Amino acid sequence: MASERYDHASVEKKWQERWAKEGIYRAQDSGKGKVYVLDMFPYPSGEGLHVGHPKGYIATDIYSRHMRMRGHNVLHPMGWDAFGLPAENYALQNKVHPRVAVERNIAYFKEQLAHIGFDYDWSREINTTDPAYYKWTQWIFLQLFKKGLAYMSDEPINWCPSCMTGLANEDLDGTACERCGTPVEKKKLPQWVLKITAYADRMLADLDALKWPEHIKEAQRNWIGRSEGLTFTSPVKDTSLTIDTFSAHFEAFFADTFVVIAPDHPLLPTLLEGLPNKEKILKEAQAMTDKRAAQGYDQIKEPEGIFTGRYTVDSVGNGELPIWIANYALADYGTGIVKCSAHDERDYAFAKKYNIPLKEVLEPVHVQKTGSSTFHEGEPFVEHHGVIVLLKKWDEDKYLGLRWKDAPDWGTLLTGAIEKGGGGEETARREIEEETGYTDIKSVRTLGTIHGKYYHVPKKQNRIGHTPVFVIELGSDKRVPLSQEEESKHKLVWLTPAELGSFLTPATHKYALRKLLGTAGAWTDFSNAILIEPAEFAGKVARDVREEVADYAVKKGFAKKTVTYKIKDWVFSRQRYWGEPIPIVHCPTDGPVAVPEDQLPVRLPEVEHYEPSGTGESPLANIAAWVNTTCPKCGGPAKRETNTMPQWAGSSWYYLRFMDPHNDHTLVGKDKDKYWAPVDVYVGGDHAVRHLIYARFWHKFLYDIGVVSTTEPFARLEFLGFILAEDGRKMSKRYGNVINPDDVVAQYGADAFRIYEMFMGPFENTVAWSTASIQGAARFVERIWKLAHKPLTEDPASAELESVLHQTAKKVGEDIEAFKFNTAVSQMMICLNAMEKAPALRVGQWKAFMRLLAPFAPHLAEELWAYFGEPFSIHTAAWPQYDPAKIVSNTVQVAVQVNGKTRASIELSPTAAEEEALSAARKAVEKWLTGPEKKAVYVPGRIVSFVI
RNA sequence: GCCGGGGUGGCGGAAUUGGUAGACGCACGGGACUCAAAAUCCCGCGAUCGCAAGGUCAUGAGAGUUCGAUUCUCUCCCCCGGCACCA
Repeated sequence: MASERYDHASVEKKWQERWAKEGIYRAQDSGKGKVYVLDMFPYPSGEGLHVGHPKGYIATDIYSRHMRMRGHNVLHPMGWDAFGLPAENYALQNKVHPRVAVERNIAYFKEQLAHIGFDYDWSREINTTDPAYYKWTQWIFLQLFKKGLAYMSDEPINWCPSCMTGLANEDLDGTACERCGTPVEKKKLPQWVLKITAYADRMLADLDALKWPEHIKEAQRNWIGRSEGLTFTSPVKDTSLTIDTFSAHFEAFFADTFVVIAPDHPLLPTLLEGLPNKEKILKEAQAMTDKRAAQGYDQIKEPEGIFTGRYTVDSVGNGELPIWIANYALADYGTGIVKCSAHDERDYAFAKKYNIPLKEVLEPVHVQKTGSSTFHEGEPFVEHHGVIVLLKKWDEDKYLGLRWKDAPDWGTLLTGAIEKGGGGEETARREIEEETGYTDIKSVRTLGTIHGKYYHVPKKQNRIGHTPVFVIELGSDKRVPLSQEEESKHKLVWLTPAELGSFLTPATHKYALRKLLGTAGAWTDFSNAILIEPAEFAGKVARDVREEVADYAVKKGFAKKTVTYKIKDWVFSRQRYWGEPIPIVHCPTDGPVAVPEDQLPVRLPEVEHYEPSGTGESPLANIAAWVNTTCPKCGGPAKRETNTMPQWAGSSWYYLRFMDPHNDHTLVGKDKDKYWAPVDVYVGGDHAVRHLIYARFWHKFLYDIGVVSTTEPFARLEFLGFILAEDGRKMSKRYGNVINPDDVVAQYGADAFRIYEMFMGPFENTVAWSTASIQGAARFVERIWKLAHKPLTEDPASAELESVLHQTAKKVGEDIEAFKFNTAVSQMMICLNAMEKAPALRVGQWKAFMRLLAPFAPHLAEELWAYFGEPFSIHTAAWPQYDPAKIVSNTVQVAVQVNGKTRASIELSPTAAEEEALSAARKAVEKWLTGPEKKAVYVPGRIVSFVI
């Protein structure tokens, strides 16, 4: 055994066989301290594993081994997610039956996994394509059907012409099929749809308590896309119809001047009924829909519209509003019809293009964010009333600017404070005469009121200014002389609007100019806007009175409070062969009828051709013997549902089956669920939305019907970063840059491979594979092997080495629990360095180190454990306890700073008294203490800081 | 555009949550062993000035708080991820 080098191949084989034979990783269904550790189970593709796949499995392996050593009853299972398109496509390409292909692929995957030395409990292995498994997938579908949560729909669905199947919204990448990149089409097909929207609120609310990465929770919140608002109902003039419009920015509803409807809205033909040009409009609307589908919603830049000829009588009292068809309106969001106003960018642009009149009910509040007048955060605001004057020169398109003499970079318009009881126009006229001397006023008009938040430098206060804007034109240069004081304050300059644009400093003045030029656009910032209608809320910030406005609208009978979601019900039918048959029979008299539960599973029949038909019919439709059946209700002739379930069905509940994989009576026994649920740690990448949202949906449903006892399936989720190929690209057969773990294990050994993958960087980071860097892990393994064969001692331990070991025991344990494997490995390397350098190494210290190493390098640790005469197996041995007292050493290096700069380092006891520390520190930095000492800070064990 | 996460040597990355920035590893340079190479071991390794002792500058940029900032606050720039004419 005491060979020179570590012969990893034979050591690994030996222990892998022994572990399997003795079944040391088998989970018991009872006992204290259960821990359920789960990987996202793989899709057994024909290409086998590359080195990126096992990263998550190594992490759960280390975590579960560590928990087992801490005395927990650990469940760490593995299985296969083998239904779905990739398996079917692979089978089609290689001219084998998908079942055969899947079996072959699983065997290869399993062999590859075995080489890495995982602690899976293979007695619980499951496979989603096994009839004994999919029986329960079908059973769940039947329960959904019985509760009305699985229903048939005729709504057009996303159809991928390349994959020849319908897809759910979640299966899209923008407007293309996520799998093959082909743009999807809208296709009308009768579909099974699952009512995931019924669970949207609960899925949203329960996210908060989950120990999941923030970006995944956020992705789910975005996907659910909950939006609260009001729905207004108004009659359509000259018809018996009413329309509903949804608005989330309803505070400004008195500004609504027109209505838009989506070009593909189902109500459109009815709406146009009786109009002479109905057909023409419908044709144009269809063209708009087609154009939008061709280029994708996100490519629409230019608003386009068609007037329908209809008007709605606004329930709020805004009069008769014209109804337009607009290319930016979406039929499947909200009600598909929107009331529009000047306070929305798209609506504004649309109205401008088609000369639809607009009305404003929000006055902008400009917040000064640059320069010396930037408002001071947290300080109160003082109300200030004034005027802004755009003074137009006689005979010329130039306006008056003021350049301030005591602030040369400060350019403004003419302004003035409104004195008590004074009016705006009166103030404006007075200011013109006082500040400029001009007296010949030809005309006065107003551009409305604007508001500003800024810091008033002379008075040293935050202000919120309320200022009507006047445009005043002079008739001539008639002037009275200015006072000395006014003359000295600022210089008058006449500027063209373009010049004024760069001349003006305050945000409010710039906006006044844009108002004058008509380039101000829509004001859409409701948090910085003063409402002027309804009168009850005049003068209030729109966002601040949102709830009150909603209550007001409801009370007045204008609207109902409603909630809409971006998430759509889950399109659940696939027109492909390789999936779970949907357990439904279609009867001409009874409609869709559930297959009785005792007839489950509905087995996937053998077919000669399982190629997709492309007609929207599943390949199963051609098997008359299978399709034709009798109705379970009336006994008459009926046909089986021929669509299959999507790939995501089997994976939406598999974690439950691992708890009780062989149960024939129920999908999971109540006692088993009670004991094992929930999954304590779930590890995987990708699938931020789809799998994780589908599984949460099904789980909540199963909770509601009493099958499971928890409301969430995965208490904690650790998201892994991928491993890229050495060239920085994705690892793919296409690029020829795939690295097979078998080769790595053969060359460096499984343990070096495992350690390297964990040491590459933080678990959640995506890092490129480096053949050079794996050498470091291999050297680490070799050095441990070497040190094990050096003489050990029974002598008393050196305090220093003892401290490092206890630190290592603490850090490795804590880091494993926190999924910080990279720093755990680093600490073991520090420990090995210390052991190599130590004058003597005790047997007990070495054995403790072996146990810390065991989760990372299970083969090496097991071999050396046996070498030191310990009983099989190290993986069931107890995790080393650390002694906090031993971690603290007698002396520490304390830095000494003078005026914030580190000047020396002194050795002190971590508990040294302040006086002692200060005098030692003073001595060490004597030459820097060149002035009287103003202050001295002492943080025991860390730092001494002097200020002179 | 909105939201989430980031920006530290040649590279992957540490930093006890405000206390000596660069742990650990890779790469690189020098040395030992060797006939030689590999492997192994020892030393060095942010920039800059200096023979050295030592100094100065450095965690995307700029400000602020503090005795002290990679860490906290604000503004800006850049990268990654999610959502997106979503009313």
